[in-house]
Amino acid sequence: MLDKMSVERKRFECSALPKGWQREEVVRKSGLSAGKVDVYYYSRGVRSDASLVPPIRQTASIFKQPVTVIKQMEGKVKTEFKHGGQEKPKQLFWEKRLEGMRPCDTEGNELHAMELPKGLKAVGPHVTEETLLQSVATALHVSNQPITGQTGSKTALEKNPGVFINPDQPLVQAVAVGEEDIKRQEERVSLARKKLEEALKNLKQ
Amino acid sequence: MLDKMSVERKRFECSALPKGWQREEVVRKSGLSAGKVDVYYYSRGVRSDASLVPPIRQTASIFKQPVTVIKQMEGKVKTEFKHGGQEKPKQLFWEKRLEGMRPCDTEGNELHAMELPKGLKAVGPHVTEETLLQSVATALHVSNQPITGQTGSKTALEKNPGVFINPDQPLVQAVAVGEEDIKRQEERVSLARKKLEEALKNLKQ
DNA sequence: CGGAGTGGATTC
DNA sequence: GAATCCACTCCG
Repeated sequence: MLDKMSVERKRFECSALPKGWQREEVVRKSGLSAGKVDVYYYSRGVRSDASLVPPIRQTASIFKQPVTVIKQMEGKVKTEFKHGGQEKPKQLFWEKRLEGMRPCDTEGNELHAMELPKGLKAVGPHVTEETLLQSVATALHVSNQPITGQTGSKTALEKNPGVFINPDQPLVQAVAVGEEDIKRQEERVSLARKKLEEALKNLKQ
Repeated sequence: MLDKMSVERKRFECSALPKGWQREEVVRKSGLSAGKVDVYYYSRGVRSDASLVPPIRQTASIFKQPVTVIKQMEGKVKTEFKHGGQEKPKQLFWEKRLEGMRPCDTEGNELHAMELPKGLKAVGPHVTEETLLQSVATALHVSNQPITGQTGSKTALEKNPGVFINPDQPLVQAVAVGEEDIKRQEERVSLARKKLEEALKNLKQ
């Protein structure tokens, strides 16, 4: 019997390609464009683990994610959420697999690292500032639940992180956002809007 | 709390649709395709009870269903299979809801009814030849388990069908397929192939 | 929701 | 017109 695969799909390393890359040629089997060839390029080790998708730039549609507003009693702080909604258990400290990854421009030049507000404290053994940043950024980018940080008691988390770390939340100590913080942020936004308004005026003149 | 659902799921009648149909738009919440919209169409009263899907013509992909080969001891007949794999319990004698349905061509003209081999006997009260045919045809079309027919003892089935009928199997008495039957079928196939071969020859001349 | 596979626009 | 790219559909 003819080996269909060898006729319609070929995948191989190719000297014209950077090392470790493969070229695949797939012949279209049906439709108006039957017989045409699609070419795909692969590099090794591309996982499709959505829990590990780092916050790379994507199309604008990614930003349509809705904001969830959670009302609560004045002065009381809600710290517990169910862990629902995930299919697979997450590995503890999976964020460490992001270590060493850096944003770069299209030329491959490293971009300046971001800095986190001083109030954010890392949780867990050997969790560096870098991991903290990657962990928070990924959570904000990927999660579809409210981001609270680690809400377990500090002593419990230090004593036995393997038990008390919540892998759905970033490796940051829970941050209490008060009325003050909200006001300050609102002021920042309205300041930024005024600046933008002026910039637009100057542009039109 | 903001009603997340009202933001991410909308379901409504739509003037461009035939009457009674609804369009639902669901925004993907996470993953690489977050923000993309899936659109679903619903008409009233369409149950999603897969056990009731009659064998209407569908795309060719339906025929990709695998053949299950069950090895067994020579001369012994395997008659018991687990009822596994179904999500919801099936109604007893649900096949009767297919009564009165007839195949027709695209113009709506009724097609000639099929005839079943004489060896097939109906099981259950008031199960007609018609229901027998629809039951067997639907089972062959839809089931992902081996089709055995009703394997309970004949007296038990007659005395108390409500208890002993297996709703995963068509309303036909278990049929034993022997070596003879297989040989006869193989002969039919090879005869049909020869006829096809000759027809092709005549066509080319 | 991801991935395979195709249609169709774009580019040279 | 071929090569390439991107958007989209369909299905599991």
